[in-house]
Amino acid sequence: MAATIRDVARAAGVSPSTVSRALASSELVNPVTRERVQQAAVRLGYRPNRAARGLITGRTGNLGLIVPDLANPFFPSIVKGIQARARQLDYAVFLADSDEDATAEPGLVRALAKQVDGMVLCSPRMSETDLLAVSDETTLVLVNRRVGALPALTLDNAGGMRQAIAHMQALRHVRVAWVGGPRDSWSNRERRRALRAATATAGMDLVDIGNFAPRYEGGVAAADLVAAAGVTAVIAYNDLMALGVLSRLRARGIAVPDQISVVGTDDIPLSGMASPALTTVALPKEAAGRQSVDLLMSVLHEGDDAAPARRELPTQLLVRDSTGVAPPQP
Amino acid sequence: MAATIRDVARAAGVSPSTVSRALASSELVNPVTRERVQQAAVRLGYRPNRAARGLITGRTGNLGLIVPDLANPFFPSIVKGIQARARQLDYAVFLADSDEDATAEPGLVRALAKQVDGMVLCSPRMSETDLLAVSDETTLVLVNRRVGALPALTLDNAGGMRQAIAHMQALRHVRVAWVGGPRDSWSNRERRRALRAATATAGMDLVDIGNFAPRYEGGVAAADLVAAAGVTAVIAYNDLMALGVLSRLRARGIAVPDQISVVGTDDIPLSGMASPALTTVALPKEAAGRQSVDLLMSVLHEGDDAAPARRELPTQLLVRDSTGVAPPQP
DNA sequence: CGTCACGCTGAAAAGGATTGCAGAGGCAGC
DNA sequence: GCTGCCTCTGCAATCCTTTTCAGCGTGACG
Repeated sequence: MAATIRDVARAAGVSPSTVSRALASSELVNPVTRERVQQAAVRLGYRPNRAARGLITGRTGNLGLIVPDLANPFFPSIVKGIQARARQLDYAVFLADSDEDATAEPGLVRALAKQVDGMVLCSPRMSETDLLAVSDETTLVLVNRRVGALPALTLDNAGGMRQAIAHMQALRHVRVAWVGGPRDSWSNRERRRALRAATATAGMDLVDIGNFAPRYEGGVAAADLVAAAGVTAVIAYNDLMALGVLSRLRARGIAVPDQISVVGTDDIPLSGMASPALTTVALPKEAAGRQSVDLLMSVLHEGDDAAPARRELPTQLLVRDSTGVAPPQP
Repeated sequence: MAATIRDVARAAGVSPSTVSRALASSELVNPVTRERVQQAAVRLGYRPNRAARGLITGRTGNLGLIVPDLANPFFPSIVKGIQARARQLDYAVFLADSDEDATAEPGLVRALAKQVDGMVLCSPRMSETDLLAVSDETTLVLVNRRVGALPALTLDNAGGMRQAIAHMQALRHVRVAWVGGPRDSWSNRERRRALRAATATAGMDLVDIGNFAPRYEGGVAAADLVAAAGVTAVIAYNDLMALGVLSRLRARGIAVPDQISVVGTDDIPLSGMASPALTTVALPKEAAGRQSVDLLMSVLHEGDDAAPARRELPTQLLVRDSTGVAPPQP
């Protein structure tokens, strides 16, 4: 059906090898011939079969991407960034959504491994063991997680939490609740740890409400526990949960931020639209996507003899309307 | 590096052909041999190279997916559905986000065409000409659009609009505004047309506010025009826009639904979280994703001699808190 | 005049898998 | 014992592209 390199060769009156060289624009071919070949190629609408090329070059021109849940607005932003950068570099992107099922992820990696030059794993829930096991099936780059010596692009979770706590302290909050996300999530542990340290330094109390699903419903479920915890402020693992908390507190007639201040993490698009608009630790999501691709490329080109590829992006507290001065304590 | 069919053949003491047959579980191979081959395959962790297979079978086991904007929560839901169904069928999914750039889409299709068995185009903004032009590069299925005789999975836009208007009528609204999305969007035209017909039948006035970006900001921009249009209700092209309208009306102190009722379309996850919770025409997004894959498969298997593959999914008005009885008119 | 270098092109192999065809061996029937 | 059939397996071709290697013709130089 579609034109192959042979068709072009025939049309241009040369051999397939010459076509290949002419289109790779290597200087090994006579300019006149090259011109003729190129014209024949466009005339026939020839596009090289990347699979066949990959077979011999070993490079597919594809990359894989695994996210736990595309319905969480955090991920589409990252995917967009990855997608955009990959397109610039003429890479195509395989996307897989594991639906928050950690046990499915190794299978997804393996299924894609042969068809890609490398993969970006976004906050995989996979165990470290599984992760290291699949890491030699293909080149991996981790986003928002750090395991062993694997290349990783992280976000400054700790810095974000410190900013949030500094903000709380400035607003004279003393007792703060933490609404955790999935227990086995790396960034969840990271944020919790940073929060522990920051509150201790600031002489504040941190009340750990527990772990909840990283979704709106999880926040709703946590809200009543927050209300009962005797805190004047709450920090949630992510914005979806913070919005859930917000909604439930409102439903119960608890004023935000007058009675309780709420802080999220991620800065998903909805956060600014909520009322009150959510104060949140903004993560550079699209940038993270783009840079994870760049990181992957650098690992791919340098080989594995280079230093462990790591990059960390800064985070920034975005103060909006859901935080305010702590109410006077009884 | 990774095991090839030759390695398995050597390990099992047979020829590559036999390995191929044994793993395809064709009945042409001796059960004893098959067992031996299969064991060797798992022992070596053999996974066939799909690219190489595709080269000879002509089927890649991949499918392509193009969406205009992953940041619009409407699309991740569809992608999830497609993704899930594709995985069940052992297909891998290429994802491309055109970033609302219609002129980029033909290029994306062509870039992917050789690597996939077929593609799902989600509400492409591409012109009909371009669409028909690329339609013979690979098998296409359109989602939420209908062009020529191309296979298409649509949602009952008209039915949804009729339900919305019936709802408005029951609430004694007489004058309704329409906040349109992209002018060149098929579903936008479709909804507008249905709305025209339905309001005419119901003896209601329809005020066309104009076309806006299908995003939150678009709704914000439209809201003041809505407020000035002397209507008691407004229907927006999608939920994001409806939420933008909601937010701006609230900011201006216009009560929803007491003074103006607001209806969206899509039923994105946020809609239920807004306050007031948004009344909306719910579209079966994940189902649409799944069924678009099924449709693609049926086209792929039946060849193109069959009847034009079409399917339409029902929509359902979801009444929540943003609609109410029309205020008494002065 | 022979040799060499050089610039360009083509033949052929390689990459991994599938599949039509043929052959090998076993067994039954005559 | 020979023939024929049947079951299973291997050979070889094929898909499309890249890349190595060799060859061809020409001009220069010894």
